Amino acid sequence: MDILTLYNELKERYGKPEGQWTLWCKRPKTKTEKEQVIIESILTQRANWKNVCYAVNNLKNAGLLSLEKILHSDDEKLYSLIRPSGFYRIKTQRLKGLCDCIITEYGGVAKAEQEECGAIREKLLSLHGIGEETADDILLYAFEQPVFVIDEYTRRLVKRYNLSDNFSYRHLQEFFENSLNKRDYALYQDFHALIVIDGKEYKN
DNA sequence: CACCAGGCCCTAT
DNA sequence: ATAGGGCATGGT
Repeated sequence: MDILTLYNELKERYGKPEGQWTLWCKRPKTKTEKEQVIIESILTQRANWKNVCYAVNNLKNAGLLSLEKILHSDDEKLYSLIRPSGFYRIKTQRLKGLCDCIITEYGGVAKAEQEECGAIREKLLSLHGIGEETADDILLYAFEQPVFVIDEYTRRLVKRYNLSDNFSYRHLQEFFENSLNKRDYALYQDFHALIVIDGKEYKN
């Protein structure tokens, strides 16, 4: 099964990714939208998307859906707002660490996204609570870099179609990137979204 | 009521 | 190297 053919079949079946994906797959994004995606990339870790929406709406209603605002908010305040997304204490620390990195070290999203992709990735991975999937979510959906995101749904899809017998993150990422146009970040965004949508659907 | 959701880190083998 | 437990909530 050719990877591009697989993409086209998913695209044929599900069309343009909607719901939670309309923002993540929107192109181009404003600064505010990019910041929301970054915040959501942490909140969505091991969480149901509906719960993430509650947390995001709480932040929005409190006027804190911004990296700068979060960085300067009290922990207790953030605890109460993001509680619905689960793991709220640890996620508050992760969010603040990430905001601190982007605001303090890079001087904001606009500056950060101009850095060399591999260098930012290493930087993100060095932060506590940011692993490969979250780092790549940020690179692909907020910084619009052509980095293919691998997650549990991607692994299940690979297994289902017998595309590979090596399930390490690095191997699968290279596998997808080498099978697709390396400049086409828009394709990467839509493809990952479709894999997740299909994964939820497929799971009888 | 039990099990699950787009992770990640730490610890003990 | 790798399995297992902790982090916590709301949905189904």
